[in-house]
Amino acid sequence: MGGEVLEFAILGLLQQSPMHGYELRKRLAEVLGGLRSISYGSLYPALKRLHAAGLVTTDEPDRRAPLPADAPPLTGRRGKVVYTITAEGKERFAELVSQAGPEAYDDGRLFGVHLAFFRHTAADVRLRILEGRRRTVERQRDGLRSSLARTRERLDRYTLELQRHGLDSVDREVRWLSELIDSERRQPGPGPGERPPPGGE
Amino acid sequence: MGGEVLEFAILGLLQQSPMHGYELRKRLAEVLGGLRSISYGSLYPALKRLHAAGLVTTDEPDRRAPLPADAPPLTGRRGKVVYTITAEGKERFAELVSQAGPEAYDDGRLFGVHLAFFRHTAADVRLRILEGRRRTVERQRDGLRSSLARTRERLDRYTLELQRHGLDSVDREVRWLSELIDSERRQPGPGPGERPPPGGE
DNA sequence: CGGTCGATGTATCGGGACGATACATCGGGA
DNA sequence: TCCCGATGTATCGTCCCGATACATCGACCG
Repeated sequence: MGGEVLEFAILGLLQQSPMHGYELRKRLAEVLGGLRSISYGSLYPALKRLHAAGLVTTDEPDRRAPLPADAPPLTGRRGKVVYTITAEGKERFAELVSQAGPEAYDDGRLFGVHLAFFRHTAADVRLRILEGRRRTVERQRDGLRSSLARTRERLDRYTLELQRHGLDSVDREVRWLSELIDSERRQPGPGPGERPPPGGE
Repeated sequence: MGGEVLEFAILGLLQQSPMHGYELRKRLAEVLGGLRSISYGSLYPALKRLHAAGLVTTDEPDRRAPLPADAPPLTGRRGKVVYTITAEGKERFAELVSQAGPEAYDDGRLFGVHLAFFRHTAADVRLRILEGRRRTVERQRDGLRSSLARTRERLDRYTLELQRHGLDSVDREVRWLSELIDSERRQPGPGPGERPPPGGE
């Protein structure tokens, strides 16, 4: 069940408007946090899975023409394919967006997608996800801290620096989450269905 | 050519002393930065590749010999496989450790392994890797920054926060690298061959 | 003495991700 | 006109990971 991250993100983007793969990929890069852009080798298979599962449809009905063995150069038209979310897709997305347990925040990438689509998430679920994520990351930080304490004598300065930097990053993440939580408590964002994106498309 | 990270790290650890897989995995987790522990589903295939390439050997030559019941089954030894680096393995490791170009620092994971084995790296190569890494990360930061500036109006507060946090992390990494560089320039660590690990086993 | 529990330990499998690569169209500037 | 860079779809080989299975061992407990 590993590969839900990409599917989730795709459904979220298609929720906003139909798109073709190329644009999907660019938007994905924004949504997934700026670094880590998704490769086409992941994207197209994911779209294929979603299509097979009936969660998205494409225009372009019959591209798989039965080409003969000694076919002509096949310089046939390879057109744009626009993907649109289906009713089942929206259903599935609503289901994913309403998850508030560990499956929503234990995996950092999955948490990132949840965060990216918080606009579609109920305010109380948002808070539970943020707090759950903070607990998870705090546990990571503690593990890292004690591991660093244990190995402090055994490792050379460079490895130690690497660990220290990692610990610092995790620590910063906890603080970042705390700020998000505070801000969310002070003034919850608009709930699902109350407001589309600020500027519009 | 993707999977050199793991091979590199394994060779580096086996350089210090022979080990079996289980311990290799624990050490790998330290070396790879604390988070991101390597799974056995990656480790054993990697060891198999290294073995096939002649870079490591195993004791335990014929484990698949049908033990007769009368043979006293050397208690405690049954099943463990100790991996030892070969001469070719050491050669390959020396080759990897002396790389100072983009292949050493463009990929963050590969850079991490280089850093973890800086003990075996010449002082000038160390500096070049650190500076190269800093340039790479600075470029990432700038890309992220301008992307954030471009999308500031279009995205909702949560996605923006995610991007801001990511940018902050990258920015911190640049500063961390700068500190490493300064420290390295002030007082270079011992060069290769000058010093084994500080505490020993 | 037996039981079982957690640490140690080796190994594989299915499925997903990724980098590389190929193929294809199109607007615009030299 | 011609090529170049952006847009665009798609696959292949290789690797990685989570899950799983299996096995041995020392220790603690009844």
